Amino acid sequence: MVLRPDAILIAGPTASGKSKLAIEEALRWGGEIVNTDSMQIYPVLDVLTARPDAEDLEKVRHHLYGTAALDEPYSVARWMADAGAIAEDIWSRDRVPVFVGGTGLYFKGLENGLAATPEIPAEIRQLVRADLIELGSEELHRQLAEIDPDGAANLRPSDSHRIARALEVVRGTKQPLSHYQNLPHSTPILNGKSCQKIVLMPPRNVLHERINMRTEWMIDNGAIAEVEALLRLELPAEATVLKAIGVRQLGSYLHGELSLKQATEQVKAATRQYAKRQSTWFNGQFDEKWSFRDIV
RNA sequence: GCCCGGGUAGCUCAGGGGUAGAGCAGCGGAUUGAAAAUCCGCGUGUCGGUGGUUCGAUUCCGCCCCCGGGCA
Repeated sequence: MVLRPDAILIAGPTASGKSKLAIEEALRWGGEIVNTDSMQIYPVLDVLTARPDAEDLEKVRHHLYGTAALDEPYSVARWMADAGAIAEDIWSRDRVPVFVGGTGLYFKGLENGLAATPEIPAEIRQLVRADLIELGSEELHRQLAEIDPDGAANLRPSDSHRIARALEVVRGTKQPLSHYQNLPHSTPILNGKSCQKIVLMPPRNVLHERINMRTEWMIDNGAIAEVEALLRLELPAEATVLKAIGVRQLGSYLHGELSLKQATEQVKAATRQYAKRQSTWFNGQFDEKWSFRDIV
């Protein structure tokens, strides 16, 4: 007799078959699916981000798919707030949240909580990012070294995103980022809960084949129109949704800079590279409580 | 059949008498509020085949095979 877990976590690289397993587990335990993916949180790119289709949505209740605003900065912190509230609601109805997705950082927040860093004023964030574009990461690294030498020493001058983050924290709070990271974390959503944790890790060659086929399928089933619609919105350049794999490549196709064949191959390659980074995260960051499955 | 051009890494190609290199792909790694982001590391090779010249041939020469293009 297997006891019902309080929560189920399903991770894995893109195209590893997570969604299918999630629906099976949700149906088995009376569960509801909670998106744990940083791109499926946005609307518009339903096909390109491999969101669950209408058939899936009918079988099981899904949360946090396509719910974020396209032009508002989303983040791990916001996801944790959203996912935490949804999990509480699911538990209050005596059901089981099934967290499914490919964003390692979100799983990390889910399991371990997050450093209690104060909210950084939007103006400071914007300024730092504008500086990054104008001055480059090496100059920001120099600026960081003056006010947060330890933080700068731990970052390469080329690591633009982390430098920007470290700078905005020390400018916005007068404390280095490490100060907050050394403080106790927020209470994890899953604190004290029994969890079943599964990582799907198909062999790399199988995964690549699935990625290639799925990319073709996406392009034959509306991905181009989605990108066209997204670009027509003329979002600010820093909007995160524009970073979704396929937007840049299919945008180049739409602008006549790439043939469809070239764009398709580039989307496939970018997706394979992403799957590799995800695999590295799961292999390196997940502990022994996760059950790795190499067969789907 | 003849005449050119070409056969070098998975792909596109550079090189050149002392066993080879670039981009892309690929492989490995990091990851604390943009994370599908950002960053770091690694050439993985019968240089088409076979004879010859040479101390030494992927490089020069002969023959053969294959792929383009041209002339018939």
